[in-house]
Amino acid sequence: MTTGTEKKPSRIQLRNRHRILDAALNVFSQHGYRGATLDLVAKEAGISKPNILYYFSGKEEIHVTLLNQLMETWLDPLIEMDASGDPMTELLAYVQRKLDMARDLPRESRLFANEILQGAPRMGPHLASDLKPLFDEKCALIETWIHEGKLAKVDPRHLIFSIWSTTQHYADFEAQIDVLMPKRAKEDGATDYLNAMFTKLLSP
Amino acid sequence: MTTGTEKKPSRIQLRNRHRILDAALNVFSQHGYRGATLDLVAKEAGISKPNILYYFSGKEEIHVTLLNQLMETWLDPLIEMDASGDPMTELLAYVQRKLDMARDLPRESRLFANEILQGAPRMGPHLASDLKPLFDEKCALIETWIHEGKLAKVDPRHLIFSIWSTTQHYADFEAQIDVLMPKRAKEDGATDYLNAMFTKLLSP
DNA sequence: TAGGTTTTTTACCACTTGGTAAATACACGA
DNA sequence: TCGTGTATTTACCAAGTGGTAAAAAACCTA
Repeated sequence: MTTGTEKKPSRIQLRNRHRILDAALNVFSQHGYRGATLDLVAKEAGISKPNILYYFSGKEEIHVTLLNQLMETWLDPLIEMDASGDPMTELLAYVQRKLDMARDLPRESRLFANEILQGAPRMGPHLASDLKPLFDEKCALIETWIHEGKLAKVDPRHLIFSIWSTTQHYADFEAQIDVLMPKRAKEDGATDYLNAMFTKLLSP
Repeated sequence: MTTGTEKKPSRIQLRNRHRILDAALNVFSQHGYRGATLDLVAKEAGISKPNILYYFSGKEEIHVTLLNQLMETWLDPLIEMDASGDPMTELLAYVQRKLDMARDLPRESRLFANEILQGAPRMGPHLASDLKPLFDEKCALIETWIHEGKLAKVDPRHLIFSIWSTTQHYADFEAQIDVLMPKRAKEDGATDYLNAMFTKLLSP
């Protein structure tokens, strides 16, 4: 028995929902939930406000939809960290994936940052139900690697925090970095620096 | 010739301005500029909205006042990093000061994060005029230390970014950390971890 | 191309928001 | 305790906010 209540959406629906979510991502990631307005989303999407409310039941639903989509994308790089691989390689690859995400999906990173900054009012449950188990699992994995002498002794939890913070920083604090650093040095410099940093840190 | 245009503020003025700014810090740091409302500030401060506008000319002025105060506090730890001290000691002490600030002034950290996340619309000039020169000066200092063989070869700019991101993370992403980690392990664990991390990274 | 269906627009509405004017209450030195 | 400047409240407003109802337009298939 499939969940056949909804018929498949038309091409127009697909296109417009996509446009709206893309515009909403811009607005929500820049202003946070409270600071975002449907009028701003409407203008950015090139779709009238009532028309937006034809596709989504309200501001909240748009935000929640974005957050749900984000959660998958967000967990993915950590999920891929494989227990059967070489520990150092796996961890450095994880850092690289996170850094790639900060470069390719800065709006998503800021949307997440905004939500957490505001106390995770809408994503708290998701964090507890989805992220927490994954986090614990990967912490245990790293712990194992350490016990096997494959990695230096570090607290896996703080290790992961430092990976998150250093990589996401390039997306979330881009406005500050742009002031302090010529654009060119940004991209490559970060990769080399973080690679060296975590290699040193994790070498047993 | 002193700037004698303003007479010294009364006790009531001092007290109320302080109350308002404290409440505003709560509200702005949680919701960002657009998401914050004077009504929220008023309720939190226990002062009516028109009365708040008796002390400040408007929402913008309150926010700017907070940002200006913040800038001093924010630059301070970096200013204190002394060229005449031992490089490793100085840098680790800097990390510690930043970590202390994340613990003691999480609202300020979030206010700053919010402003940068939104593209630094109000603090951009401040960053360029105040932070940038200080940043360049300290980068040069670290460069010197490296050339003297006192520190490992790292890009000073990315080093500072990684210090900022790892320390501020504990304030800005507190909501996430609270989900992932029992409160107890948070405080001490971070200090030990970051100390070990930057010691390894910077040892020549 | 006629018909119903989907999509979009127009015209609203109640509530919130930043801000103001003026009247009122308060503090405090002479 | 009186008067004067200070502080606070009351009563507003215009603009912006999330959201709705219903008509109009565009779309699509028979």
